[in-house]
Amino acid sequence: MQLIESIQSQVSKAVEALYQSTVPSESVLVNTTPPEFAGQYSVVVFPFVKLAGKAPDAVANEIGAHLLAQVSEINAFNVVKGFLNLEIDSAYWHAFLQKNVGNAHYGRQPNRREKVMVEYSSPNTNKPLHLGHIRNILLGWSCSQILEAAGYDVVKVQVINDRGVAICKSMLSWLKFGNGATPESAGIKSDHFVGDYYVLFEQKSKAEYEAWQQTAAAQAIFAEKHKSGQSEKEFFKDYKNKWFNDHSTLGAEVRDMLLRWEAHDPDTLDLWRRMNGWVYQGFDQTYADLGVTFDKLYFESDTYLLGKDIVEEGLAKGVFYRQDDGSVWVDLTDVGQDQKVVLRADGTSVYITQDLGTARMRYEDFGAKRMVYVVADEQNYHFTVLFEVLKRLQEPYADGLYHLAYGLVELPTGRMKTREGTVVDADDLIAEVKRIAREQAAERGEIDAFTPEEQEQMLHTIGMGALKFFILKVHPKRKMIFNPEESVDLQGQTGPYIQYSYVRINGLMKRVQKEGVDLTISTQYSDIQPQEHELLVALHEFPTVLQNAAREYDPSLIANYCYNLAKSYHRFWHDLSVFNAHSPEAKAFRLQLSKGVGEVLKSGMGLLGIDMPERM
RNA sequence: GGCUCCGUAGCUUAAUGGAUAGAGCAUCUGACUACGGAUCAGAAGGUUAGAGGUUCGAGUCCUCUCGGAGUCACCA
Repeated sequence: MQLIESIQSQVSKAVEALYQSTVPSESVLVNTTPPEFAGQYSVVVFPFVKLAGKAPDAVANEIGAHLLAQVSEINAFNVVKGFLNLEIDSAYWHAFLQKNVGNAHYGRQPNRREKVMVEYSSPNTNKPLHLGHIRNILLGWSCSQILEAAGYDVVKVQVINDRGVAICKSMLSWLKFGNGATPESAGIKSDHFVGDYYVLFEQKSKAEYEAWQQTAAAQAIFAEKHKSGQSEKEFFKDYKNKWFNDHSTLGAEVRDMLLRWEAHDPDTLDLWRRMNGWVYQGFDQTYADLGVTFDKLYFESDTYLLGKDIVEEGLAKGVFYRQDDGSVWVDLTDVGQDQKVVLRADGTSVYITQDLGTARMRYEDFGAKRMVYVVADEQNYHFTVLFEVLKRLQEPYADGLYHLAYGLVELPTGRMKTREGTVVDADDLIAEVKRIAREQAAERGEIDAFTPEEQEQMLHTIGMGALKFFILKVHPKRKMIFNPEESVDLQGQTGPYIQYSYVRINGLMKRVQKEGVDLTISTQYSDIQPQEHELLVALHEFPTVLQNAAREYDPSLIANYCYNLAKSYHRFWHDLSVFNAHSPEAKAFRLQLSKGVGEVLKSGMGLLGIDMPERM
């Protein structure tokens, strides 16, 4: 993108020479020219109009003349309504292709010897992964890839919430109702097996609660405590947690199990390891299907007691204060937040205590001064507080913390709810997109030429391409409406649309190889068509898009870029002949251009975790 | 109620303060005896929730109103 920089710098010099005013070159706005005008890049000259004291068109013409004289790559310019459109010499584009086609690192930044940690996924171990996790996982993976391409050393970590009441519910349920069954004996994927016992627990608990509501004791509580006008049903809905803690037999058993776990009771720990082992086995399968990996796992069972030393430090530094009952607090009212507990009166940790401790531990483990937490936006408040506290504690990494908050995934019918059975299971969804891919490939009759292994591979690539692109094309912050039918569309603005453009290019390249076409004569081709310019400008822009995506932590920028590039390519393909081009030079040029497009598409989609098929 | 985020075509969405708000789906109409039709072209569909303001220029920034979501636990 040195061309853009030299344009900016020359505009700055022109303004200085012509109007005796200083304009920093990086503030000069250079846009791509819309297709209806001649030229590839446009300079916005409105900001200089006042400095010049002339009409916009006059300013544009003066600056244009200066650029034409000073920037050798500029061939011609025109002025439309105060916009200065620049036409770039074909020699520049030939050199650009010559230099970058075939360069696998095109667009990527050199290593900057700086670590970034990206935390994503963070599942609980009591049930299988669902659609919400998929968005989290895809964002986390893609961000990691983007940051790596931007030159960082990325450490991908996962925090596994492997302890607490939830997993105890699954454990207790299995003990009481499982009769020693295993995922193998039941023939169920092992994380689903554990999840089924969690659901069973909730069912049993609900039945117990409903029976209890009929007892004299329950009726007495209702009579005594209900608010005026509150129905029995409403009252008991609100009372559920209290009941579970004070009256439920199952509740008492679960708490008892959690206490035994904390006391390191061997039988309990054995059961816990066994059931978590089943869950991890299932998770591994889902992660493999999604094509993601982690460099380091942190288990909550190892970290849940951390952070108390930091609380002591914070007390000494005056960042925290202790109340009469012994609990420790931080006062954030001066930054518009509340007062928050960081340690209970009995000296035990709360959520944020753990996160303080884990943050420091991870810094000590890897020395990353930047950490990205991929967590749903319902936890915005928690991270605001966490980051503010770490800043006040003057932790060395405090300025590099970023919460990549993404909107919840909702169905057209509303939010997913476990108890209403509307949760979209991750494995089911993956199977479904592959099924649709098979169905559509079969309709075209194109699947028969492949071996079963090739079919499996290809349908996985296409199905996952559709699913991943569908999720990643939306800006992370945006709440996403997930329509299962549209998510498996393979036409239009989709992953397979982009994959198809790659397959077309791949077909060309095979023929190039077979026929031994010489691509080096393309420098004689000077009559570059609009469809070709569109592709050149897009390829030229890739490094900037990548940098922006890394800076914004935003994979959707890459997704939309890839879509636009593929769209331009399909149009190019339709309008112009490649192999039957009117001259050998045009043919060589178009093949080289196609090759470059294919490489950038593969590279860009790779940043989203999407593979490109050779055929489809 | 406080804080945060969001509101763009029937639906899903794009647009570092810059040209006539750009796509896809759905609807309608077309296009291969040429490199793969999972493609391409066209039609129709918009007061960017509303009202003010800043600016040469606002979907974008500021203020207010309306509508929606999240959060405001000694749960994680």
